[in-house]
Amino acid sequence: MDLKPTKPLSGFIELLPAQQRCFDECARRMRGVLQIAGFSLLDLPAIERAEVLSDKDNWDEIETQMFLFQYGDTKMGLRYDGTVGLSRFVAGHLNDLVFPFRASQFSKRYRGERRQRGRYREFYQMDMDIMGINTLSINYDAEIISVIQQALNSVSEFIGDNYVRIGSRPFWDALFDYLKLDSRQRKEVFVLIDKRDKMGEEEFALGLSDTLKNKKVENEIKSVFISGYEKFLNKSDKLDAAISELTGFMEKLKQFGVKNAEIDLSIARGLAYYTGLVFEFKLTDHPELQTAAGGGRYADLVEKFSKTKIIGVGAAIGFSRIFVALMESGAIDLSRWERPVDVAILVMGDDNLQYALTVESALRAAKIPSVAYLDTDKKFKNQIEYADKIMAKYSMIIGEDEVKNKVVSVKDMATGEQQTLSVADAIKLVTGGAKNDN
RNA sequence: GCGGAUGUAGCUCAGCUGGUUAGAGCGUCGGUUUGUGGUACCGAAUGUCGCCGGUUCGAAUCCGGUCAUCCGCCCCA
Repeated sequence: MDLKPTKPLSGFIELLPAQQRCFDECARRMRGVLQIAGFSLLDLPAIERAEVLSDKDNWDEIETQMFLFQYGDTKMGLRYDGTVGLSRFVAGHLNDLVFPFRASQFSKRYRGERRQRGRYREFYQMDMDIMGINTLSINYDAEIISVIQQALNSVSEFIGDNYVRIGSRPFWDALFDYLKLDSRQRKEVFVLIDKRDKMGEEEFALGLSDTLKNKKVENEIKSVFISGYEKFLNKSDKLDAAISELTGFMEKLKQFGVKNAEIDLSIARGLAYYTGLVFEFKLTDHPELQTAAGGGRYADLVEKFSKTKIIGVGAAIGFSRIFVALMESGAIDLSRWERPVDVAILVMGDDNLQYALTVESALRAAKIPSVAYLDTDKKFKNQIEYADKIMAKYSMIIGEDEVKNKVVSVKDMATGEQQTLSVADAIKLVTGGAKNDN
């Protein structure tokens, strides 16, 4: 009989136990940051109606980007980000929620795209969004950035330091107005700006001239990246407004305690739904990784679900992406996550099982991760080998003598020292040892 | 969808220009006297050499196709 494959599908992530423990610890810390900051942690459906996920009605086209399927007459798909589902949720629960509404999701996302380095078809992202009705102060944009930085900092021992760069959609809109670009040109130029990092100066210039065919306009756009935004002051009211919003925002970020922030107008965030300021986080120690987190303000996303004007600012941390990349490169030290339990209980024969289980219960009641080796008929050698392999700090040996005297033989697996103790003293030894270890 | 590379034991791979029972290391399991591991030694199991076809007396090895994987592009939160 042919055996079935053991490898997961391409683009799907499987973590080994130690990796998973480390991942879970990171997730716990980041969720903790969000919860303390007053964000409701939501767990929305992974499957949405196709019409919720996409406005495009060209099934073939969107199928290459999403996992789609049909059940009866209902076309549906797996969520590829968290914000679309959240918009639907908020629009559907306007009466139940308090605004500004603060929500966070740490959940799996799905993309149908082809495998590529650092791209997965199933991955975790942590989203955080703040949504307001009719208005939403730009203070919230600053807060979102601050909270992301806190979340990233909470796992800095694994991912290192971070910095953030701020871009502005309104700046480009105003500049395009000023330069009198038509809508096709705006779109194409914007794509070029977004890809500028990847393509390099020459190709960027070429692309601009292809689209614009106007040296003067091309040079104006290029000059943004050379001499910055200042030269566009006093050119139009819209430009002035966009620039002062941006510079004012940098002051706000300081008030919110954000570190390592700077303006970078090449931050465009693709053609996504953003309408205001946008931002991207990168990891200082890992420049090879692409964006660690990104987001911005969106004004129109909820429009398709509700006539109530809802404005949001949100961001996502692509945590699977950075975690897996850092793990594979060896940047994350997993050695301290290899140990599933602190204590292995070795049981010399089924006759001693009852007592062994009471010891196990006592350990667990004392919050000491512990596990009994239940193949009680296995030789001692096999049992202690198991204790060694799971890297238990201590083995507690339970045989006839221990049962008779109501004690346990505790072996320190690192030093090999062994002593006979009451269960209470054994627990004291283990908990004391744990303190020294960390 | 396009281009490049790769597909041999659970894993990482070696098998040169085709030659007869397909290898190593790691891992797994067992053993080196039956309550003491991490080292050492001995031993065992596991492969239709991705799949299909062709060339040949003979193919893991050459050729074609196909599938899969990886890298890049396209696309893109």
